Amino acid sequence: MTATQTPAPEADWLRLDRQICFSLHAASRAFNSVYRVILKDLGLTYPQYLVMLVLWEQGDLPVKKLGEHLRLDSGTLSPLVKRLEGAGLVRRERSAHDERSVQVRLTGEGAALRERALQVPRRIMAATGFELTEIGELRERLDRLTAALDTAALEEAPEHH
Amino acid sequence: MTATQTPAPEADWLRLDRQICFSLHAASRAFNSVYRVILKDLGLTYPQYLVMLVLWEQGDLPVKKLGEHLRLDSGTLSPLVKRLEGAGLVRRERSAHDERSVQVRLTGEGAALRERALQVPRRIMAATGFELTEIGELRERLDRLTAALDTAALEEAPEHH
DNA sequence: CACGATTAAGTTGTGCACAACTCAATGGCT
DNA sequence: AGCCATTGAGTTGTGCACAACTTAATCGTG
Repeated sequence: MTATQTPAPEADWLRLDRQICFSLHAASRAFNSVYRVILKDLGLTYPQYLVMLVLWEQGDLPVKKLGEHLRLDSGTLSPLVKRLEGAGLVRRERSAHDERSVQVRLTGEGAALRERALQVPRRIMAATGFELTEIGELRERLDRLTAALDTAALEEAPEHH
Repeated sequence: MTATQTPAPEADWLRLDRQICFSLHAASRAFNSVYRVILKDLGLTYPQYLVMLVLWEQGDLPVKKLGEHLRLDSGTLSPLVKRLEGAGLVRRERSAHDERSVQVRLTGEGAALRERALQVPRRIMAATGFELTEIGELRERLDRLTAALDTAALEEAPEHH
């Protein structure tokens, strides 16, 4: 192309980029898809399951805290939590001492669902066919990637604080 | 952790599941977010960029083939390609010898955009801070994961053709 | 106390993913 | 040829992600 000799160095990078983009994108969707099937029994979507996992682990939380745990903003969480409320799994109550804040509380039904959810991880593990250690390594890499991307995102968008 | 006595084995699995789910989910979104910023210059979304990468690499393709490369169905691709057409990057033409099929063709503008896209991968690499080899390893694991999940998905949904 | 800035939640609008569906073109089979 | 199953694209409806915005409560500082 434009280069002197070099066959097409930048073009190779594009090709590589396609492969990386695609791998992560596809893995995310494949994971999502397996969860979708398994979670259908519980009547939950994958993001709803994530919210429930946090609530089961941390107890009742305001929407803000939920968002911090999941890195999601109110634009995503508000309608999602509303659907969970519609399903009878949580209630939403404005906090007494701060009327801006809304507490998300597990209902009895929501808490009980945890028992049925206990079987989910085993089924997912079986679906991946991965060993525990391998999953751990993958997770470590992904977390490092996310951390790196997060700092990079801040630098790209020059709105410093 | 869950040694000989195993205090609450299933609950630990739930906790682990939350970590894995979350890692992949978060990594995918973080990646998406960095691409969003970088691709804004090109006027492309992340999935639109994936489509363009395939077209630049493979040349004009029918929607069906595009979908096979990207594992996306017409429900996702039809409106996406229509938006690319609206942006003047591709044209859609019904195939002459099979009126069902629609060829997606790069316009001059669409082909030209590739030149500007050549800088994207370098910026992404810089954002991740990963070495090439490390990215390769990550990609290998993700692809294996996706493959395992895909077969598992078929077994879960017992619709054997 | 007052007033401007900040904060939490929610709303609106756009785009993606996917299931379930429609519709027209094609191909196979008798 | 005639009929029907299959195929490719598109549509509809639901839910998620996120940017940009609104609204109301709270906080900080003079």
